[in-house]
This record gives sequence, C-alpha cells and structure tokens, in this order.
Amino acid sequence: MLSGRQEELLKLVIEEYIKSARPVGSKALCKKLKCSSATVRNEMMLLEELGYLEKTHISSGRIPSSSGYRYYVDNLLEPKEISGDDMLKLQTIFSNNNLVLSEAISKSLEIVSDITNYTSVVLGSASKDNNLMKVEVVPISQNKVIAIVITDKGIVENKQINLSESVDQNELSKTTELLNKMLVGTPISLVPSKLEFEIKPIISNYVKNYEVLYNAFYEALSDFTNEKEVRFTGKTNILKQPEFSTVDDVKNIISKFESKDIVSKIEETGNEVKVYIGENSEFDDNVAVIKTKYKTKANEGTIAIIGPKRMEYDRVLSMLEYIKKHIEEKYE
Amino acid sequence: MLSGRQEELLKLVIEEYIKSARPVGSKALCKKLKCSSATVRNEMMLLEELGYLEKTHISSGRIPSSSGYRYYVDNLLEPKEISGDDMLKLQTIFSNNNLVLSEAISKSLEIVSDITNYTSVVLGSASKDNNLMKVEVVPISQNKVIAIVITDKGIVENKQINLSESVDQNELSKTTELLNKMLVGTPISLVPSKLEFEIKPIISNYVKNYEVLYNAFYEALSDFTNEKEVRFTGKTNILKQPEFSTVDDVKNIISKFESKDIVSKIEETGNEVKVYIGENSEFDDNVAVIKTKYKTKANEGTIAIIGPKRMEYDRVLSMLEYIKKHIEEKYE
DNA sequence: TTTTAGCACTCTTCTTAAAGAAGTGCTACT
DNA sequence: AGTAGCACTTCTTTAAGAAGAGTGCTAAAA
Repeated sequence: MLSGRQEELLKLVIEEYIKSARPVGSKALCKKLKCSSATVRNEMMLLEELGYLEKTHISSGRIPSSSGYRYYVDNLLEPKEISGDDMLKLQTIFSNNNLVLSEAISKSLEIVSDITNYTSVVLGSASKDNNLMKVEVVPISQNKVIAIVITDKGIVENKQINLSESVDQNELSKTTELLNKMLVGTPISLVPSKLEFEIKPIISNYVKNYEVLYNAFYEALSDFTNEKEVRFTGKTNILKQPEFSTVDDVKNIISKFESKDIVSKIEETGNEVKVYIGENSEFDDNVAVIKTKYKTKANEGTIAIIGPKRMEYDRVLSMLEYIKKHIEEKYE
Repeated sequence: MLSGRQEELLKLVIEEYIKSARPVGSKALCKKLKCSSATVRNEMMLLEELGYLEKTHISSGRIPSSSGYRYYVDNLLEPKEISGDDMLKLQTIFSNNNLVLSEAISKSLEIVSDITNYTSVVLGSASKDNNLMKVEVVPISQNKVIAIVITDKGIVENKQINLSESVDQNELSKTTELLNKMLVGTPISLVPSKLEFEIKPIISNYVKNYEVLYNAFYEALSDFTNEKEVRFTGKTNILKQPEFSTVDDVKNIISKFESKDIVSKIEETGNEVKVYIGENSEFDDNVAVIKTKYKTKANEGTIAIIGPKRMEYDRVLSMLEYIKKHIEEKYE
C-alpha cells in the first residue's frame, strides 16, 4: 500500500509526463510536494522498486511503467465529470435527430479523435438477436437474381447470385413466398439450420436450382454474423504523439492498424468503460486502449480510443462514458 | 533527340536504380556499354543537362529525374508481355466464376500489391447508367421504415427512415405501388427530379408523411451517385520501399492515403493504362501512380497502383492491362 | 526517524574532428 | 571520339571531448 505522499508523487509524475512526454526529474516536483529533491528521490526509488516507475537509463528522470499507469487509473483518478467544452461538442451530435445510430457513433468518435489527437475505432456489428423480417428475391436478368434479407432491426443485406441456368419466374416467387412464410420472425442465427433442415426437403422437389438459391441466402446471412465492420478515425493522429518518432515505431503501429485480426483485438465484452494499458491492450505494447461495448436493441459493438500510454485517461474516460450513455439512451 | 547510346545509358541507369535504390556511378556501367567510365561520365553529363538525370550531391552518382522516368516509360519501355508467373497468379481470380465484379477486382489488385510490394487502390463507383428496377418500403416498427432501391445492374441501397408519426400501412403500400409504377426503368440520375416534379404533386395529396419519404428516397439514391468507395490494399507495403526511410516521409505518405480528397486524386478518366510520375501524379512528389479506368455495363471505376517513382513500370503496366482487359471481358 | 545538502558518478546529447569511400569534372594523351 | 589519371567534393562513419541532466549515496540537520 502506498502512503499518501507516494500516491501524490506517482500522480504528479504521471501527470507531468503526460504533459511533457519526457522523463520527470526530482527537482521538478520539489515545490509541489513541499520537500527537497533528495526526499523526492528517495520516494521515487521506492516507487521504482514497487514497479510503478522506471528509468530510461541509469541517471535519467522517471517515467511511469505500465503498472504505474494502472495504479493511477485504478486508484488515483478521481471520477471526473466530462468537461463543459467537450460535452458541448458531443451534444451537437446527440441533439441531432436525423442521425441513425451508426452515424451518431462515428461522428462522436470523430470528435474525440479530433480534439485529443488519438485514434478511434468503431467496431460495428449487427446484434445477433435480429429476427428475419422479410426475404426478397429480385431477378435482374436471365440468370442473375439478388437475394435481399431484411431484419426487424432494420438491417439489410444483399447478395448477387449467378444462376447456372435461367430460372422460371414462377418458381422464384413460389420459393420466395415459402421462405417468407417459414422464416419470418426467426432469429437470424437460426435461419441457416432452418434453411437446411426444414425448408430444403420441402422445396428441393419442385425448384431446380434450389442449391444455388440456398447458397446465396446462406452467404447473405453470414454477412450478418461474420462481417464486423471496423471504422477508424484519425489513424494518423496517434503518429503526432512523440512516442512515435522513429520509422520503425510508425511502421509498426500502422501495420497493426491494418492487420487482419484487428477485430478480435479491439472487441470488448465487458459493459463498463475499461482501460487497457501497454502489454495488457493486446494491441501494442506502446499504446493504451480505452474501450467499451455499446448495446442497443438493434445493435451492439465496441467503441475504442487508442492513444499512447501517456494518454489523458480522465478526459477520454469521461467522453467515452458520455457517448456510451447517450447512445444507449437515445437509440435504446 | 537522344542518341542510341544515350538511350541505352538512360535505360541502364534507371533499371539499375530500380534494383538498387542508390545513385548509379559511372564505373558500374562500363562493361555493359563497352566503354570507359570517363566516357560514361561524359554522356551522363549530357543527360543531366537535358534534365533526365540528377545528382543527389555534387560528387554522387546519378539518379533518374521525373522526366527521366517519363522518357523511359514513353520511349524506352518495350511493350512487355505479362510474365508467366504473374499471369498464373491472376488467372486464379479470373477463372473463378463465383466472384462478382467487385470481388474480382479487389482480389486481383491484392495479388499485384502482394507480389510487388506497392499499394493498390480501387475506386469503385456505380455507373450512372443504372436504371431503377424496384423500390421497396418495408416497415420495421411503428415509426420506422426502410426504403430499398434496386437497380437493373444489381445494386442495392437502403436507408432507414424515422417517421415523425406512425404511418398507415395502407398509405405505405399505395405509395410504394405508385413509386414502382412511375419509376421502374428510369435512369437513377433522373429519379430525384422525377420524384420531385412528377410524383410529389400527385401523391402529396393523400399521403401525410410524403416529405419524409421523399427525403429518405432522396438520400438512398444519392448513395448511388455520390459515394465512391475507396478500397486500399497494402497501404503499408509502400513503406517497405527504401525511399520512405524517415519518419516524416512515412507520416506524410500515410496521411495522404487518409486524406479526404483521395478520390479526386486517384480517379482516372482516360481509358488506357496511364503512368503518372512524381509531381505529375497529383498525389505525392515521391511516388508514381499507374492507373486506368475500367468499365463494364454495370459499373465503372478506377484501379491504381501507387509505388515509388523507382517502380517496376513494365511489370505493373502489364499486370494492370491484363486485369483491365479480363475484367471488361468477363463482366462485360 | 525523517529530511536535507552536497558531491561523485553515469549516461545522454551535442559539437567537432579526422579518416575513408565513392564518384565526379577536367586535362592531357591516345 | 574515347581514355587514363588526378585533384576535388561531398557523404558517411567513427572517435573524442564538453556540457547538461539527474541519480545514488553519505553524512549532517531537524
């Protein structure tokens, strides 16, 4: 357990480092702690032994370690209200009634990204408790049809299908009718198995190209579950941070942004706004990720801010909380 | 006009520089030109005076200037057939009949990007000569409907609409019916004005929420014309090129990739495969862009490869030509 | 027992110098 | 016209020294 002064010191070091991005020396903190630099040094040694502070080299000032930040976020950060300025900017989004959910999310994260110079990510995903509302098959030429699937939450997916032979108009509408009759109201996740085991046996008798149609629907439906859209804003913002000052750092972080498994790395399951620091972020040792899941009736997904470990935690936390709350209220 | 030997020399310098990425000295070319380094130097001076070669400093070897590359591409590049290996890889795409246009394009450019280590861009855009095939309005809750627009080229757009008051089911289907009757077959570009001037007067009498519906359709339709999708592959590939060795170079090029007006910078109007070098590329002084427009019945757009000026022009040219040709044939 | 002053020490950063390499331009010769 | 030779320029690398920042430790003061 840290003493009051040690906590105070840790806090000062971190906040100073967040501002300046350079190691903090003992002298700089004398006045604020009302003691001499020697005393500060002694305390710093202790904090270093405990793993909260580090040195970049033997005679440098101190920088916070990942667990230093961790301690700071968990224990030292007073639950700060969102600042008036920041709130004002976000309000322009949530007071606009013409925006649909995805726009509101994108735009509000854009604001965060702009004013903080960090990078934001939205991981949109259609929630799995969509129910099928309507199926439509529209022929657009001799051997091309479009399968359209609409859910009760207002999500529309479509898939173009090339048929090997031309399909009879009648067969098509019969199929569609049947599909609608049997599928409307079914949770999307159950549709594929229903297609396979309940509908296929009935319909395969009198529709020649059933296989093809089946596949097309299968693909259109899999877009709901598989395809999680990732939207970045301000990918280059984070490069303005002084921690990315070498070519390799920059290349490294950029290629992480582009990497295929970004989804699994960003996706959040918890319901609170959480802070992941460094190694802990699963993303990159040199960044912190603040993220949360949002959940409305129609959708759920993750919103995240990626910044240097030396990040304005309180500010970002309060903004993300504000956004999450308003999204969930407004699009409930 | 350049002498035979001068052309030969220019070609050798460029090809050597493309391989090595370092200034080419006179000694390196003696054997190939069967003369002494002094002679090579004399010719080099001449080529420098003509603006085709440059020095990085007073006693360095030569590197090609933008107009050097230009001359090379326009006059020295024998129209090279695509190499067997490259062709083989691309054939896997075009022999697959399950791919729709946009997938085929993306995947083939992915291949180019992978094997060349340059960055590729696809600028997809629904062609304007889509005709409206079907309009659908699906209510999903009390005061939410989805407007769906389908064209004869198989493009589907949808827009969710929040209605201020709940809409009568009957009114909705009447409206939809009318819209279909009057709009089917209309070129997409003409739909808005038709909506405004022909349909509005008729319908506004007996549908309360006509304004809202109108706006929704308007927005769904504008997605066809406005929204040009930009898809990059291998954004980080180009960073492997040695010309991007300083932080600023990297940051600079990355932020160009992210910039808003990327569309206008990449979009190509010409029908051939064209090469833009350096300043000429409109994109960045340090890159070359090879691009062409593709055009099928349903779509048109631009495909482009962005690489260093020191790019394997012949290879990329032949691959892009191959891709363009096969796309246009296959999806004609 | 806690705090402080003082000092030697370490490591970084900046500047300068010197040595080596690469390659040119020019002159004079073939 | 082509070539050999050489002085010259510039870059790159390495080394060395000086200045600056900040530490850890010791011993004295509170």
